Amino acid sequence: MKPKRVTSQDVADRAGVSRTTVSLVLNEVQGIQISEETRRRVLEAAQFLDYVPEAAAQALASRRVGIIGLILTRSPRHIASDTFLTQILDGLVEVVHEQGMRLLIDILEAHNQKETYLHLVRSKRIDGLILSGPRFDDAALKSLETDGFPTVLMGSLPGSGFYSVDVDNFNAAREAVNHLIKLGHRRIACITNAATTYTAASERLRGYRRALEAAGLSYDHGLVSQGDFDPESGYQQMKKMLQTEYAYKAPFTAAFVASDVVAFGAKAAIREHHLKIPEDIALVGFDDVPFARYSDPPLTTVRLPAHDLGRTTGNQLIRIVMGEKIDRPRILLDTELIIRESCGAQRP
Amino acid sequence: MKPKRVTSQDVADRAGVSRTTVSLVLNEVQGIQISEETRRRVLEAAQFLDYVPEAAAQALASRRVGIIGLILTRSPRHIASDTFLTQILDGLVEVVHEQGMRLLIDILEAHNQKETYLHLVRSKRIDGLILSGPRFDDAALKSLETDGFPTVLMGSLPGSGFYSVDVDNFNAAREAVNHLIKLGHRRIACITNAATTYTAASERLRGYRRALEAAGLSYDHGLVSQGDFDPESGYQQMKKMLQTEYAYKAPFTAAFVASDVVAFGAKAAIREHHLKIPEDIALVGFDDVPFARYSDPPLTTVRLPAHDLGRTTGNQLIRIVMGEKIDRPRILLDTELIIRESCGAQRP
DNA sequence: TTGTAAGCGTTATCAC
DNA sequence: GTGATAACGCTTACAA
Repeated sequence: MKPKRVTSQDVADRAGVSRTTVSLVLNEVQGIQISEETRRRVLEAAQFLDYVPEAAAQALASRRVGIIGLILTRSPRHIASDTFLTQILDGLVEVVHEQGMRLLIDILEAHNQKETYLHLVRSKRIDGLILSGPRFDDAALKSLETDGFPTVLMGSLPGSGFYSVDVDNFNAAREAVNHLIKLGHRRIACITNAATTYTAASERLRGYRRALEAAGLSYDHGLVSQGDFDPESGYQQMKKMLQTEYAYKAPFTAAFVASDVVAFGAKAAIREHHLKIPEDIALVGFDDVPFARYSDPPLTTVRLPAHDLGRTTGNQLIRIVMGEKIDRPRILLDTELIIRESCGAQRP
Repeated sequence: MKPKRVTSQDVADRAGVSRTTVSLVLNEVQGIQISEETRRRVLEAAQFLDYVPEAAAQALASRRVGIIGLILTRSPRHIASDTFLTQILDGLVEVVHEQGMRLLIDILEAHNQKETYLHLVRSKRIDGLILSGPRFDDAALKSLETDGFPTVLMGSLPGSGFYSVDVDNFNAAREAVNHLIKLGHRRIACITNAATTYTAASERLRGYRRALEAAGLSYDHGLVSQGDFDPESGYQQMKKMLQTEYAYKAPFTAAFVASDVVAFGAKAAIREHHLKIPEDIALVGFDDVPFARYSDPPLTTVRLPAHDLGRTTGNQLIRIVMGEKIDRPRILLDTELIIRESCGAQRP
């Protein structure tokens, strides 16, 4: 009834060789000479029998499972980052496949601490680990570092000694704000994408400040407020700034919102105040989410290299797993300023 | 130097029992009696040594790997569905964790046919499989069916005998259009979310027709056009209908766009024609993407139970893997009509 | 160049 | 109740 599993022994028998030879041929082991004739016979037998090695046995014997793990921190507020998950996964799976490996994905939940990523490591379920998101359990992280387990951070964790790949949030924000300055704006509001405990948020804010500084513009606390991932936060913060700063002090003529999604909410507030974009307020976002270019007016924003982020992170990890020498332990990926119509033209 | 791996033998030694006993205790094997004293000693030893069983060895011996696979079809046009991937994953990982299992994710690329999901199955890397997306290689599918490999489709593949979990697109669309009809609309345009070769698209269109039918309204070909996942397609199709139907025949007073993202483009076209939503044209979308409620005006739409889709699919698969009896082989999940402001009030 | 044999760390089958 | 002992299917020194 149950068709018995085809093993390497079956292939060996059919090819008239030993299992060793089968293994050597199929794994294309280097530095060993096998006659063309033997190789051909093995390959033929394997193909004929439709032989597929069993992963578990392979893993047990070779001490490598051919799987890398991607750990996501789960936070309902992280809606913004959702937008890129598919693209990131896509890039990641691409490089993983290039190496004949697979991707295991896991989501870390707050109430699920016992099932941490450490278990994946200890049970040898994965050869390497990609940690995405800024917050991790310290003890577990430390143990990873001590063990020297192949790990790459997607994002940044200042002060840690981990390999990491991140987007250059600082320069991206600086460039975006610079764009506004070059257009003639002098008072530029800023809404962050999230609390500045998130490194991405603090880096973007730093870029905003640096751009102002470089242009000799003063930094005004009243012009800066904190978004929180979703449109609602953008709406509230912009409304507040319009009611206070805009109405009673010198009005700002531009705003840098460090997240398209948050910017979408800010826009609603601007609309509500009967102000026009870009005539009254120029707006620049961050992320370049899919609908950014279809909003009214099309949103000038910073494009994130999501796909590349996946590829680069995966590549880096695989090289570490392979024991290769890593030249750049921390990589920052470039972004691109996408100029559309929400900033209008040069101001008088 | 290298701290030797802790094996079950170490635990057995420390507890003064055999490996067999360790295995029995740790796996909580039923139908066997083990003295409380022994159990306690084993547990204590395991905890003391920080013992974690090696997955590969476990898999090899027990014939179960504790991993289920999720296969995504990759299509750049599938931007719309991206929106839900995180939520789906979230639900899926939740149930998978509840069973102490893990999730392996893979993306099927057109040019990567040799690395199909069949390999995952043949190499016994996964215990069960979730196939998401409508298009799969026939031969491979057939072989899955013949082998009786635990498989659940996320979505529908009419005519196949697979277990499946899907959203009730037909009734959702029907309800949405019904809402417009109850508001007094008689001429209602429709833009599909994609080509009707996609089952979701054809089901939604079917719902639209049925609602019309039930209300005694005639189906007008000129009022129906085909979207293609992105805002641009919505923009083009709506523009076309406004130029032809709207201008030269009886204008339609409402539109059902079977995708929020496509609806976003349609809105731009309506705006361009100096028409107002909802005064001139009432609009209802589909999906309830995050920004739907922050658009201007907030979009009435159909909410998809993404998280639940993940949970239900995962649950179904795990039950199959466990060998349980499945009561409902094909599950349709309910949706919810979210009424906001893009449809206005009852018409005269 | 190819074969022999010893693991890899569990689980499962029987005796005791 | 508990413990030897044999799979599980593959890789890899080492031997021939």
